[in-house]
Amino acid sequence: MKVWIKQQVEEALESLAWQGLGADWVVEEPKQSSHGDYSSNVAMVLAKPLKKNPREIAQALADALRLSARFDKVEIAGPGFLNFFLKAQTYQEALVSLASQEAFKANHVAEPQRILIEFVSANPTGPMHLGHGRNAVVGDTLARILEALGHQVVREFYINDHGVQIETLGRSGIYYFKKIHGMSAGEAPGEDMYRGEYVETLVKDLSHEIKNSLGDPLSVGKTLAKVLLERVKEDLAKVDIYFDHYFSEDSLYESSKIKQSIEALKKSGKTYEEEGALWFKTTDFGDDKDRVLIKSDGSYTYFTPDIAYHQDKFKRGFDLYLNVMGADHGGYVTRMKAAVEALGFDPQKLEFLLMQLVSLKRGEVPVAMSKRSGDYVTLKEIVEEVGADATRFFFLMRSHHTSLEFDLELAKSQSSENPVYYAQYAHARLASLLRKAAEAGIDLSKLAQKIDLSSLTLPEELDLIKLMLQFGDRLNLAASFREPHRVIFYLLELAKLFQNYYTQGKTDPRYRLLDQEEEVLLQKLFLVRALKEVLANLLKICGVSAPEKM
RNA sequence: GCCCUCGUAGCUCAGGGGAUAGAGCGUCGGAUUCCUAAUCCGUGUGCGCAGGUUCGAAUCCUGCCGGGGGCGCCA
Repeated sequence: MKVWIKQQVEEALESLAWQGLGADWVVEEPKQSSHGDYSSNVAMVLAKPLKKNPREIAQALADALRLSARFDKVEIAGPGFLNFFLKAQTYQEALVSLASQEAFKANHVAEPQRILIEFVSANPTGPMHLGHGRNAVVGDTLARILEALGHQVVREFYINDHGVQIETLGRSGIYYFKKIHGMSAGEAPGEDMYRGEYVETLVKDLSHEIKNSLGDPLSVGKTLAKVLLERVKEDLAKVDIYFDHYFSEDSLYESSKIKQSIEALKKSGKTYEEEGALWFKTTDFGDDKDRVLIKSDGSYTYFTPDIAYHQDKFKRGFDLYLNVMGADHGGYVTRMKAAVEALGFDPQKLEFLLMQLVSLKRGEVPVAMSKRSGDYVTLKEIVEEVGADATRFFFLMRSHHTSLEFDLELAKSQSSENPVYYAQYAHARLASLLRKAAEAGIDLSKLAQKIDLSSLTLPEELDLIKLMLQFGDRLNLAASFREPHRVIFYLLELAKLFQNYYTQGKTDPRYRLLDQEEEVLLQKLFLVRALKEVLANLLKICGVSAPEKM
């Protein structure tokens, strides 16, 4: 609709020979209904290049536009806003065409991109905690949004299965093995080991597999890590997250890709040796200080295999690379972009989403968590307590730029205070209406046809249609800002508008959806079905179920 | 000290150049003998501070204040 109005304005500009002024004007939905269904700032923006009073410009445009049969009126207001008031019929027709678009496939972008999104990438040294959960859900939902817009998305998980942390895991395992089997295990594990019950129980489960390699921490570590990774996958599956590709850090060593990328960096002239180490001159790319690639003891820093990994990514030729990671890794952004650029790729294609922290509370009571002591709440526990739907929904309720307080009490509560239930209930109610109608003998297949909707004239009905028409815009916005929470807010707006509309049926017969003459009934049901479709789509994109009944 | 992020109603948060800044919760008051009450309506002296850009700023720029994160030859 916005696009159509913009076209109309452009035609009007042409008819006045004012086209091609290039200025950046928009058509938008005003906050206030008295300012029209849509409005444009075109006259104000063009005032400067045309050297005319904005209200004069607006007047001329309005005169040219009033001819269209779809407008009820076009007004000039304030400093020169052009306010468009559409006829109800315009909305009725828009709803028919929206509903006929097979679940809104027409919103696909004109130029689909191939996008690689890397997220979670949790070390396979322990269970996933809350922070991983947020990362996983936001990353996956962003992927779903991009897919809904027609992009081709690959979800990738980078496994840190090589470094010291695997050896540390092995040492921790060996300690617990000895402890369990009454051997002298040495001192209690300190900060340089993985602790917590999960290690001990894991070792118990795997005693048989590791008992012959107690002298080889790395080997033990790999055995444990393999199982831990499987558990990570299981946890992710519980919130409906699946990766297309797991990329092993270890494979970079085996294929000597790390050496190759170091050679490529050397060639770029951005490296130098100092104090027995090889440095990468990231300060040439805006970093605070240069970074070490090869330590003086000959081993790599964690950064070096990551460079090789990103070189591999870029060689695979995607249009965009998204990396979702914790905000505590923010320092990594500049140096990774530097590496990509030095390797001859476009660093603008590499984007980072930095996730802020998650904390946990139960009503008003904060739940203490200390990662250091291994005493933290896992994603699995959360899902078991509040369910997959609430888990996903709650992780999506806040912009990832801000820290998130996850309220277990609220997530569990089956009331309208809980936004998950609120959104799902709206969908269930719509489903119930269709079910009731079918039970009453209404032939719902008639809704598949294009029908006349001239009875849908209540303001709330037109508002609902107007909001539904924003579907594509809202998704595009969420995608281009990389902000999945926008989908949740849109979903809640729609749910609220519907609940309001529905409840009015209790006092006003015009708002009854089922007690109507057959012809009107079908029109109301057409709206019901279309809205249900929209809500189901949005819930799907969030990875939350859309129940038919609650 | 430097870098990133956030600061909006009592609380939790939307809003990323437009007109009178919104929602949920909380408070207080009300509706519905109903197509599921897992519902709805009413109730609000708020954009951290100071400059700047603009016809127009919560939004963009600069500085300051305050919270969080980061500044290893750790990952």
